[in-house]
Amino acid sequence: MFQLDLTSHRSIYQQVVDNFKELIMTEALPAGSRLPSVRELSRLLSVNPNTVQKAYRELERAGFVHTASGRGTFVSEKTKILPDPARIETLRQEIRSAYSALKYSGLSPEEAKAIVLEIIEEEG
Amino acid sequence: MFQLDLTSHRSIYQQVVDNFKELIMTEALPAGSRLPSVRELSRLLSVNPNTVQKAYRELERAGFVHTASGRGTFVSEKTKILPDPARIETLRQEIRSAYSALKYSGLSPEEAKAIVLEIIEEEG
Amino acid sequence: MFQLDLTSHRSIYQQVVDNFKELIMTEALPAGSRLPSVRELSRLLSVNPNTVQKAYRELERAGFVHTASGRGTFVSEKTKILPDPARIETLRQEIRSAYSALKYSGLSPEEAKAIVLEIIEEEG
Amino acid sequence: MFQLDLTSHRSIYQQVVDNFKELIMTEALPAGSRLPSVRELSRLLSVNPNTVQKAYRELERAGFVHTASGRGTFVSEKTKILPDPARIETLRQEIRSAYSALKYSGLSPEEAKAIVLEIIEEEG
DNA sequence: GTGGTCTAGACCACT
DNA sequence: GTGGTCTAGACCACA
Repeated sequence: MFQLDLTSHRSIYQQVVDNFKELIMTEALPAGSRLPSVRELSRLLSVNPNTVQKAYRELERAGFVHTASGRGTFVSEKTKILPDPARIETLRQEIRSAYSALKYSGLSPEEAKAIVLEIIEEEG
Repeated sequence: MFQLDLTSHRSIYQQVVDNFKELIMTEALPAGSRLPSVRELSRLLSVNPNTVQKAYRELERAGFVHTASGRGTFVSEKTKILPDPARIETLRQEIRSAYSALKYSGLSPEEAKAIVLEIIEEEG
Repeated sequence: MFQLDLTSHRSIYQQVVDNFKELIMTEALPAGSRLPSVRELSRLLSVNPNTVQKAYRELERAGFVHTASGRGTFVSEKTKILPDPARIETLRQEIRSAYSALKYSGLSPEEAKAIVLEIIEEEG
Repeated sequence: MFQLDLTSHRSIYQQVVDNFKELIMTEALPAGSRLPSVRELSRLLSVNPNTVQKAYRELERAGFVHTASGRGTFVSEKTKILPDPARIETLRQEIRSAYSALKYSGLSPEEAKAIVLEIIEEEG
């Protein structure tokens, strides 16, 4: 499915969340398709089922999937997501803050800009 | 001196570090000038002295300042400042993550891009 | 602080969430005030710290509180909450569905209405 | 017959139960009429036969239908239908919880009330 | 001290 | 089988 980087400082459940977001946004996992069960994925990744469940719960909160006890976890239709101004403002500030920190981490302003533009390119 | 955002999930010591980096890079604090003492700053910001201490250690480690026992902490010459790859990678991932979230907050990819580009414009 | 109903079918963490929502909405816990620490509350209620933390996480997600590692969990300003149309539509359908079920659970339509109106009265 | 919402967190068997209760109370299914067989309905709804079976058992327990082995499941006379206090309490709490959430979605109390009253109007 | 993450393993309702 | 909840207890970074 995907690989975890156990040496990373990013938490395991966050890596699982991000990997699935990527798979869903690229439609490698199309709407309606079923994610591996909590137990199945926990075996595949050799992590605790609770960790996988935490990731799935976060994905549901973010509107990427919906879960049904006894049936499984499924990719949601994209159409359900509507803009939430408060959430967007929070994200805007996070980016602004990180970008500001980047510019003053020993990089030239041009290098800082380049990093952000690169992210935009990659992510599309 | 500067403001902390106590509601942010960025740690306080990291905010202190980033603020000083910015002040030093912009030469608002020129080379050779003295930083507030740990006690003084901890009072000003209403945070634990340990937190300020940790920030100063990090600034010294990164080459922004040097401390002289009993006299204080001083801004180093610019030449010593080198980028910290780990810190930059962390910031890159924060931006990537927030940008990704932005695209899945109901915004079109174009709107998401526009928000980021706007930030770059404002911040310079 | 408040009592749990261990005989209830509502999960413990959900009860904790609802109790705090009530305390915050009535301003018994004003904006900026600190919630008990995870460990403290878990001792008070005789439940596992993880259960309390799950509740606190949910409260943060809903915008009622903000947490800061090493400092605590604090009641957020109300002003941060903006309407999210998708969320509201979901809730509207939940109520519609439950109300419909109520009307066909052996109650007269008048009794069903009375129950809902009573909830509105209680909750204000 | 009726539609299921597979993305809902309400369990499937409960949705089947509620739909039949509605059909029976409104006499869309008059007393004496025959419900689809378990197999037939499970095919129609694309759900597990066990799930339909459980719903039918619940309907019988609540007095809405009676089963005659080998012949099928039939709608009972209305007089047998009694309210189920536990089910009603569950629904009451669902409504209370959703209503409470509504008030903390950025709506004014008046707007929240208006939404609920509108549902009551529509549903009668 | 604080919250955050994780493991190990249990029990439950639902499919 | 599925997801959901909970306990017990560990380790971490941060204040």
